[in-house]
Amino acid sequence: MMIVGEVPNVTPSSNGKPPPPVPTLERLATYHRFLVDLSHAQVETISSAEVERQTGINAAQFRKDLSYFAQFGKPGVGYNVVDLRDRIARILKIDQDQKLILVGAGNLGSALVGYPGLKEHRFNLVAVFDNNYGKIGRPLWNLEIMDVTRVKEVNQQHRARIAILAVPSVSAQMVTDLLVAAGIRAILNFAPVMLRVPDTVFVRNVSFLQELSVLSYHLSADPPFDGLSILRELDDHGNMAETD
Amino acid sequence: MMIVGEVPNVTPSSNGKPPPPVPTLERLATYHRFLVDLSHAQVETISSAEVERQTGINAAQFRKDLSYFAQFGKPGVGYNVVDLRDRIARILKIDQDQKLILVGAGNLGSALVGYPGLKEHRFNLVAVFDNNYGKIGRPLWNLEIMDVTRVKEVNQQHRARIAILAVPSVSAQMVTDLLVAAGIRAILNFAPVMLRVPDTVFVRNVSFLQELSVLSYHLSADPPFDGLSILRELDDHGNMAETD
DNA sequence: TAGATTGTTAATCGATTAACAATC
DNA sequence: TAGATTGTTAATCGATTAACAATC
Repeated sequence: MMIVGEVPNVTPSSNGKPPPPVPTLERLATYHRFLVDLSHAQVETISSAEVERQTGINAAQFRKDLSYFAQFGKPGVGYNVVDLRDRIARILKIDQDQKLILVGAGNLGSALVGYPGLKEHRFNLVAVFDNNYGKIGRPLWNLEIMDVTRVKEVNQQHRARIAILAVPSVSAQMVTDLLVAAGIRAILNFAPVMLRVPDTVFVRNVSFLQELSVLSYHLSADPPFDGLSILRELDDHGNMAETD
Repeated sequence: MMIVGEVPNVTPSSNGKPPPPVPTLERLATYHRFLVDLSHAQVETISSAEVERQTGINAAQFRKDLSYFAQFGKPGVGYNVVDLRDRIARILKIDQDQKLILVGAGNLGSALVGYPGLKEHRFNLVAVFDNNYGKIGRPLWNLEIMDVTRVKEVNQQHRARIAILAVPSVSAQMVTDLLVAAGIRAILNFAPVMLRVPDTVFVRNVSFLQELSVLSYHLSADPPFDGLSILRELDDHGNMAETD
């Protein structure tokens, strides 16, 4: 029991609530997509149990994830699909246009920003940079590729806060420093290196090759039958356990 | 002390060791890349403490990750860089060519498989599929785009076990079923939907838009101070309740 | 040898899931 | 109202980190 006036040992964030875990934020994006689909299907209300049935995400998990932000549902009824969809969009700030810049106009970068889903989700590419003089001045989609050393200057107009970093590993840190100086606060990093950034800058790493390596490992994850596996199905009273 | 014949309550995998957690496998790919760099720099030996200093990954974490597989280091000395690099490559099966197929020859798919890092890491694209008759028969890189309904037939030659899935969400499950029937055992899924697959098939999801949404959330993760947060720490005996 | 560093066990931390009183 | 389902607390699970005996 906490004594009044005692300092709690769990440091609250400044709004008095613990910050949501990152896995919660990832799932929030999943819920949003799911709710968009439901709303298109004219579904009005959904319960956490039904979310579990349709997405595989545990019902308690779903409720707990939402509880980091507010109370969204009605006991005995469930959640209003359109309302929840829109409130999650507001939490993630995907209810408004978000400006993006791209650094690295190679194969990967060009394709990523050519993905039509971006515009559909209100992510708006406002500038593209590279350090290759062969590319600078050329068009990419409807934009002109600019010299990456000008990113600070150019972003003073746009004030984009999110950057997609699709440059080779060797230049990733150098470019990151330019991005930070240019006021970028969130970086989606496709280079397979750990970026050093100030605490105020948030980085998500996406490594294509890492993903493939993890998949590759699993290709022989089922070892040859050793003749003993039946024993593993016994519980600790020696009885047959549920096999699934 | 375990009694002989007693079944342990932690189910071992068939080789008697617990299977490595997925985060361990992800880090293994990171270690491999790091070790490749070290070996190019002619570094012969490295300690877990030095790994921590250079990558930010906790030294105990590094040692524990490796311990799922074997003993790689020498107490008092550290790890041989080249040896460890090669043994991790063998664990991840990235020491050998791995055949890949791609389904979905759109912007994203084409770019992904055009990424030169793939070949460098011995991932070898052997066939490309789409369901769009406008694309079937056309070339993508050095391959001809084939009808996705022929994937089983075609893969009987190649015997690829890994597929990259870059199709729209609506067709993702249908294509997945074809892939499973074609003997695919690992899928890198770029469609933002949960795929239903048998237990024997391993899926990794990469969602570009989810990553951007998580970044978007963090753009105002530091909320204004409301001057009341300390009050919310009072207990539940009629004293200050949570205000929201 | 003395010092350094591993491999592994135990402690900690944090996230997931179950349980249930509150309530629509 | 009775039944359903939430929001939240407590229990469980699993991953990370610290600690240290073993050992090069």
